Amino acid sequence: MNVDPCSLPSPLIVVAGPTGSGKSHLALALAREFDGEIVNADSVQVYKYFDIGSAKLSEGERHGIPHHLLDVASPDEVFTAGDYARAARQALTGINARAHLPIVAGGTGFYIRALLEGLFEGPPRDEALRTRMAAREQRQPGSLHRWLARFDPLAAGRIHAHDVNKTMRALEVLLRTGRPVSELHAGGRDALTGYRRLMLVLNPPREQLYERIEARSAAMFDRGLVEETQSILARGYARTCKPFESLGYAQALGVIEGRMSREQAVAETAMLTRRYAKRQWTWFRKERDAVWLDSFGENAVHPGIALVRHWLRG
RNA sequence: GGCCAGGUAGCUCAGUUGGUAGAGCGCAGCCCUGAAAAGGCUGGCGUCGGCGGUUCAAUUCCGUCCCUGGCCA
Repeated sequence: MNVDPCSLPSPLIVVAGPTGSGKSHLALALAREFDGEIVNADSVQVYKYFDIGSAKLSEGERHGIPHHLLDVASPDEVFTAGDYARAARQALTGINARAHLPIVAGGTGFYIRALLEGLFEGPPRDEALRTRMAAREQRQPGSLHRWLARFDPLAAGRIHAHDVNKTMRALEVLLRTGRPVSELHAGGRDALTGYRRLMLVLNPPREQLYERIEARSAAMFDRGLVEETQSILARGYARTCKPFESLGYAQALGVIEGRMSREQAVAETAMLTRRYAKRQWTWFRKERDAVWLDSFGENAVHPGIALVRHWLRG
């Protein structure tokens, strides 16, 4: 039996974990050790100009390691998980061609899943359609979910009536394809093939992570988060642009618009970041074959390298 | 020292004409198939400040003590 060497799965490393756990640090150390390239998996770092609040590594901090999927979206576009999966897979192909080790690093679990497990074959977002649906929901709260229940009771049963975002997506699929999402979901996902992967999840002690989040929130404002937000607005991007909804930026807008003091903004950012970290934990806990490292990325470098070395051989 | 107002969930406060109590926020857990740092769901026995008393029964009434704030000395 001959095995075509070209069809052997290529190694792929994933570094995940809650915000502030030191994913970038670990990923960078692994990249330097194993001749790797980093593929960002953070839903805010994909946006241009959103640097301070997303804790994006500066050019210098990247130490010459190639980083993919940073600054690939304009603030006024809605970058989706589907966009991410496509772009990231393309990056993976390039890295492979260079015979480097791809290291996917970031805290957006949904992006990582879209990349590795894939999404169902469905239509992309339809902004115009969504605007119309939102107007309808506004006029008659609950009407979208009732509508969905009529044409796709299965999906309606899985989506809570209050969850307008997911209800809208289900309807969008229904209207664009004429088929219920529940049916399309049954068709499976377009999982990534040709790779074997090792997923590392950083899991520092909660108390310590919370302390770090506290400090980081204050540090972001000290390092000019409000000014950065101001400068993005000055470029002509509306305050309604999607990335302005993210942690820190929403609060910076609050300061700019006089709705809250800087102290309130820092406190609120820290609180919401804490809750975000909890949701990330919840998400990653479900990644069944992930290897958990119970420390910050900075302290996980040696065990991480040892682990990856061992895994690459096996 | 005297008078007044308070001391109820981690915080801010409701409430019980006496039958051991709740709301917001926080906090915790969870869900997720193109907005995902989004969106959504679930969870509250806490010496009702301490100690006595009245009562079948007190967090609720009475006494006393402690603490906080204000006013007067």
